[in-house]
Amino acid sequence: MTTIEFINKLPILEQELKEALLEHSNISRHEKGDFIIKNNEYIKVLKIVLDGKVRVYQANEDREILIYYLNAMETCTLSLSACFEDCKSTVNAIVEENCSILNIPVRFVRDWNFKYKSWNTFTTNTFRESYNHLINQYSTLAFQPLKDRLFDYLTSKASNGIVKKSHQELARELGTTREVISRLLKNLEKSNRLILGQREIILLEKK
Amino acid sequence: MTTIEFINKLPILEQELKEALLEHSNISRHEKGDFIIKNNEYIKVLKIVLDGKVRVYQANEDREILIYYLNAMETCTLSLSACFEDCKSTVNAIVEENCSILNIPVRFVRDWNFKYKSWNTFTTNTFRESYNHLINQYSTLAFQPLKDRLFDYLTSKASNGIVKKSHQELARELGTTREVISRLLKNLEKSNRLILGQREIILLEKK
DNA sequence: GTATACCTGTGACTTTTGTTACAAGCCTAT
DNA sequence: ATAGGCTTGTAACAAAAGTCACAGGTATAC
Repeated sequence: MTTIEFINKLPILEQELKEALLEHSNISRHEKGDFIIKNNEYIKVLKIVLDGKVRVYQANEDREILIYYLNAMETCTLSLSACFEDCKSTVNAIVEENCSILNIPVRFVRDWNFKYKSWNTFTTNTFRESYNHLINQYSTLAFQPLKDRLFDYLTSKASNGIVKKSHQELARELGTTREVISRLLKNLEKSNRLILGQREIILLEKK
Repeated sequence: MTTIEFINKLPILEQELKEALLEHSNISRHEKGDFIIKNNEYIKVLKIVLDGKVRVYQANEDREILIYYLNAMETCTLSLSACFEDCKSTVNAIVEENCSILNIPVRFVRDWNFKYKSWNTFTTNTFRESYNHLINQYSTLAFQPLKDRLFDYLTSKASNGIVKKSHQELARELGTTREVISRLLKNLEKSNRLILGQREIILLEKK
C-alpha cells in the first residue's frame, strides 16, 4: 500500500492535511521478527500499519502478555499517546507478518490534532476505542479463569472455526506458559469443544 | 468548591470556554454510598469530581476490581470516552466520601474538543494518562502475584506509612476476596513488613 | 536423508488463589 | 450494657495455575 492509497482510505476530508501527511510521513518496511518498538526506548513517531501484522506486548522475565495486534490500517495507540508527551515505551512491538508502516513524527500529530477536525476525530476515536477495549481485557483477566479466557480468545481469532497458532503463541498472547495452554487445550478437546492438530485448532462451537 | 473556583484551577485560557462551562454545566452533590454511574446505563454527562471521592470499579457476581478512584479535580475518563460515542457504562461508580460533581452534557464536551485548544489538551491528557496507567495495571495484574500487588498497593496508598482500610476494602480494590487478603496480610506481618491493627495497616518499609 | 528447530503431550509436584465454615473482637447507637 | 454490624483470624479443603523434566512428533533446510 502506498501513502496515497492509505490516506484515501482514512476518513480525512481536508486537502491540506492530506498534503501534510504526504510531505511529513514516510513508509518503512519490516521483516518478520523485526522490533518496531522496544521497551524503554523513546518514541519519536506515530506508527500506523499499512499492511502486515505487528504484535504489541508487555514482557516480564519469563512471560509475555498481548496488549494488541496491529493489523492493516491500525494505529499504535501507545505511540499516539507518546506524541503528546515525550516518554519511553513500556512495551515491545514485533513484526509477525512482513509489513509496511507509515511513520509520522510526533510533532505533526500533536499539531494536527487541533488544526484538522478529521485528524482530531481520528486520534480521539483511537484513544476511546483502545481504552474501552483495554478495560474489558482488564476485568476479563481479573475475573475469568484462564480456561475461559483461552476459549473466548480462540473464538475471537478463529476464521471459519479454525485457529492456526501454536500453543506457545497462545501462551504469549494470554500471559501464561506453553504447558498450561497445552493442558487446557487437551481438556477442552476431551470435552468436545475443539479438535487439536499441528499448529491448528478446530473449534466445535459456533460463535 | 464552586464551578468558578474549579474553572480557575483548570488550565483553561479561553474566556469564552470559561463562560460556556459556567453556562452549560451544573454541580450535583452526593452522599457516601450513592451510585454516580451504574453498569449498563447510558452516560449523558462528563463527570468531574470537585471534592470528595468516588470509586469506579467493575464487578462480576462475587468480586469487584478497582478501575480508578476519582479524587478532587479528577475526571472520569470513561464518561469522557462516552462523550464521543453514545454508549452504556461498563462500570459502576460509587461515592466513598461525600462529594460535589461537575456535570457537563456530552455534546458540549465533544464540540469544545475542536473549538478550544485548552479543552483539547485537557481531554487528550486525560485519555493519555488513563491509558498509560491502565496498561501498567494490566501487566501488573498479569504478572505479579497477589502478595506483591497487595504490598505495592498499600505502599502507594499509605500516608505517613499508614493505610486506613479494612481487608474487605482492599479485597474489592484488588479483585479478590477478604479471606485471601487477611491471609496475605498476616503473612506479611509475620515477615515484619507491616503491622496489622483495626482498620489500620502500618508499613515497616520506606518507599 | 538427516540435522535442527519447533511443536505437542504429559506426569508429578508446588505454589497460589478461592471457598467454606466458624469464632471472636471491636465499634457505635440506643 | 447490650445488640447488631462490621472486622479480623484461621483451619481445612478445593481448584487453578505455574514449574520441571522428559519423550516423541513434525516440518524444513541443507
